[in-house]
Amino acid sequence: MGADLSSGDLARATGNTVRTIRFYEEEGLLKPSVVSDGGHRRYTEDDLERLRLITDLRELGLSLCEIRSILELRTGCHSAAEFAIRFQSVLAGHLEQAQRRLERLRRVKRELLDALSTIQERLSSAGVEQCPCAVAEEAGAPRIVRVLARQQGCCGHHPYPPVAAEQAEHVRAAVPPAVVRKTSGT
Amino acid sequence: MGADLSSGDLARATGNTVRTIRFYEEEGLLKPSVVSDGGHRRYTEDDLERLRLITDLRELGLSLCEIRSILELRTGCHSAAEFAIRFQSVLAGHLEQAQRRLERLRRVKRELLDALSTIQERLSSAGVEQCPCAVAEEAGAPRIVRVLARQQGCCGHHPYPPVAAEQAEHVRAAVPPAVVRKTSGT
DNA sequence: TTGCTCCTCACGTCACGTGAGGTGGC
DNA sequence: TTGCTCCTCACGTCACGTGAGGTGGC
Repeated sequence: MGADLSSGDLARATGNTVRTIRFYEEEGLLKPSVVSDGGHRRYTEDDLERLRLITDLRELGLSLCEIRSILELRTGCHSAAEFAIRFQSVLAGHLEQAQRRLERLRRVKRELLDALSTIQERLSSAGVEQCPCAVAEEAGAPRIVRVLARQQGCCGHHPYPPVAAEQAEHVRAAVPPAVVRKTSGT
Repeated sequence: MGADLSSGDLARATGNTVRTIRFYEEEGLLKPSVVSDGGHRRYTEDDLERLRLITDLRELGLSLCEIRSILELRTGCHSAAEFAIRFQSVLAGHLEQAQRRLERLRRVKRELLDALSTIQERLSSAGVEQCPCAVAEEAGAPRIVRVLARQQGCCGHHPYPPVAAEQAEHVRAAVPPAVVRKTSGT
């Protein structure tokens, strides 16, 4: 297999930096197949595939140490069965962790979507001139809206003066179109 | 509102450490509502909700700097409309990023599931005594299996001796039951 | 009063980022 | 030959972890 990929090629193909690739090399995760006399590294397609795997496992939340132990799963295995069993016991744990992360991400994403549509609806209805606190006080306001909108010593104590209807109209016109729709796909 | 929660309470409720909470305080993200003469911090339910939000946004991949700017979205806003517009423009970007992360996580999770079921099927069929390389050579082997199973200078060059059928049977019996099924839900 | 929790430094760590200053290779 | 990429130090950064040694509070 030809080792015709540079570290820059690997970086571009995986969304990493050259520095990251060098760091993975220092950590013993990825070794160039060839190093020229001038010190330039050359990689094969297999090396690229290995880096892609490392990158994906990082995205999954694994530490470089955990990734290293996965990459070294095979060493010391004398049969396909032994390898298969090791593979299973290690990967199953990480899969459960991935599942929890996925659920949490989905929950947060849903909350943000709800918050965006609440806010968007708020903009197209009355009461635009009110203090931001008003948004938090509404029934069913998503958590993030509540946390962000309320502020100590505001509203009731030191209310901001309502803006002119003119200004409110200007501000309403500046709303970007259907942000919520755009990102509502799962 | 009673400030009757300790930093330990917040830590337990959110899965953070006390150190992390103190760090967020240093960074200006979360302030205790009350500090006793002895220096012990007390938090309200609102503080807890704020910390939960911070924790979720961290999970979403935002830096503390980005989270700070979200938490400070309201300051300087003079109306509900102004707040709503700021909220939208900032959150929409992060939502798109969350979407990309979700898609990637789903893809990696799917690959791991495929790999596990491939490996499991492999164990319950023939050829258990083969070299681990054999698993990688099969058509349709998932990428992670290919990357992990192949090894330089093995198989064909320096094949491991096949294990005895007896040992293979022992190893086959040790397979944990239906790992793949357990995690196959979305 | 005992023990658990909390406190304050302060140094360590993980996974890179960011220059400075120099060289390789199509 | 020019310019882009790559190289090697080496210090910086982000988000905490981890003790050491001491005190608060039900």
